[in-house]
Amino acid sequence: MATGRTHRPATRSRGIPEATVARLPLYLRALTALSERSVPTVSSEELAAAAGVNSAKLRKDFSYLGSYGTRGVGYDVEYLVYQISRELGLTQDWPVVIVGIGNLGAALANYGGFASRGFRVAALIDADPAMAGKPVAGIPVQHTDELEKIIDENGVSIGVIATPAGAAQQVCERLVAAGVTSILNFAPTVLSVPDGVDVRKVDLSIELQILAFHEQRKAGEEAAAAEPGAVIQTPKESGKGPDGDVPAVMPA
Amino acid sequence: MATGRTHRPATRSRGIPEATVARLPLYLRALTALSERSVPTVSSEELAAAAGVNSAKLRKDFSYLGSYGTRGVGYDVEYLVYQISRELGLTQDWPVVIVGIGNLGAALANYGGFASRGFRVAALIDADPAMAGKPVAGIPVQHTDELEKIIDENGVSIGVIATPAGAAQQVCERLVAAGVTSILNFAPTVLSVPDGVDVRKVDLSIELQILAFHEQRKAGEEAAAAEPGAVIQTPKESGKGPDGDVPAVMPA
DNA sequence: CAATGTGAAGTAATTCACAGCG
DNA sequence: CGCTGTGAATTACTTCACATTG
Repeated sequence: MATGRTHRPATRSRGIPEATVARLPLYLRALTALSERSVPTVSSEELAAAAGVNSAKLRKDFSYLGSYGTRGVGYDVEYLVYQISRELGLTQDWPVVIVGIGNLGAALANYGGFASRGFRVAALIDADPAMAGKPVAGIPVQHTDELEKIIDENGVSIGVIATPAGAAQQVCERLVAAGVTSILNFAPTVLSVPDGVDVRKVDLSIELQILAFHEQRKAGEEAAAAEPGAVIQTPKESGKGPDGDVPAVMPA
Repeated sequence: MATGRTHRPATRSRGIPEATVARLPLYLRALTALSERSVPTVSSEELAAAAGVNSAKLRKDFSYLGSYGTRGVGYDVEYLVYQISRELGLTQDWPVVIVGIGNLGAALANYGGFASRGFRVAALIDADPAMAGKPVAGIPVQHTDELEKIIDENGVSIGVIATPAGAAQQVCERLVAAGVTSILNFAPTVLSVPDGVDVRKVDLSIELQILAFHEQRKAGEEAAAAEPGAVIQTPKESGKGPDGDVPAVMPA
């Protein structure tokens, strides 16, 4: 684990808050839609509504990028699209590799949103020799043996891991050793990476669990509201899980 | 949009911070792994490392759930698994429906992590009549016409939207009208829902854009470090995007 | 005068650091 | 004596509210 400094070591740089960075793609998407409808300008109010945030937050976010609006008028759509794209580094194209071409990997390969915004699938990689050569989304799958060569020859710095959990850390290490410095991880594992490598994770199961938490709470509140002091009844379809495990352990 | 109060209306309830809730599934996963290896207890330090957070944060998180540890010893793995599962509402099973059985929907249907933790795929729904009856992951796809009936009969309160962006809002409205109160949205759109309905979104393209931002920054820093005052060179594979669009617009 | 841009105020999340307990 | 549990300090993020400006 080394001595601290796991995150952004306050690198002087024009520090745009992480929360703001995470919203820029949202604004960009809304702006792109407006642009396609040839809308020339938007107010912070309108754009915020389209992006699903409130307008003060949006204006504050934009203030970190610079003063790109016009008081009394709003923002020029095209201009803002360009500025945000540039800020996000989307004016260049980023070759990415997808490792693990199972159901999910194939879905990702076929996902249109990839190409549309500055990303290009440079290669599909899978450990199964039987997959090698088979085209997925028009791209022939290559064997894991080629991983380092592919990364190097294509100058890939972003990798997507869609392998089973058990293979993820190893794949991650090979990607990093080969020069990848940003990883999008779909495998349900915590990846450990050296400093300087960014990892973002997408985990279906975690999202569902978070929803379940809120769902349960809603059910509890309902019950509580209906009959104060009532036992909390599990919502709809109550039946317990398959392995009806009970605490059993109870520390002194 | 109504008048304010869009989020958690401070419902008295033992308020667990949202950030903590989002980490509970992570702890649970790490604990489950320990449990499978028959590890009886863990310290906050060890568990935190396994979950990829720091130990102070973990202890603070657990403190919202109660005092489940033993000073000088650590946490009882089994007991903690149970407590977190209960807190997340995973001791019951949640029937979910997946709407939109394209590449992604099929990948989700096949995803094992579903069943393992309290979720059960109650139905797969698609608008394409040609899909109807075809089994995906062993479950026959049903037509959208059946949506309301399926939700109702199975007591579904969680829906997963994996349709194209254009269909998402409409599907969402039907789900909500039929009684769904939690939605996991994979379509790249902002869904608008009435109060009391939770939406979480997963957007591949947004994650990649966030990575691109950091990636670009790294490249800039490298260049700056190497030669102070140098023009920032785009990293590897510089070539501009296909449509070499330039600002063009520049507000007075 | 409408709508941006932003200090200041408010709220949430993280981290520190150590008292207290087993 | 080691490790939890937690107040206090810190840092990050959001929201308010309004002076400023095209």
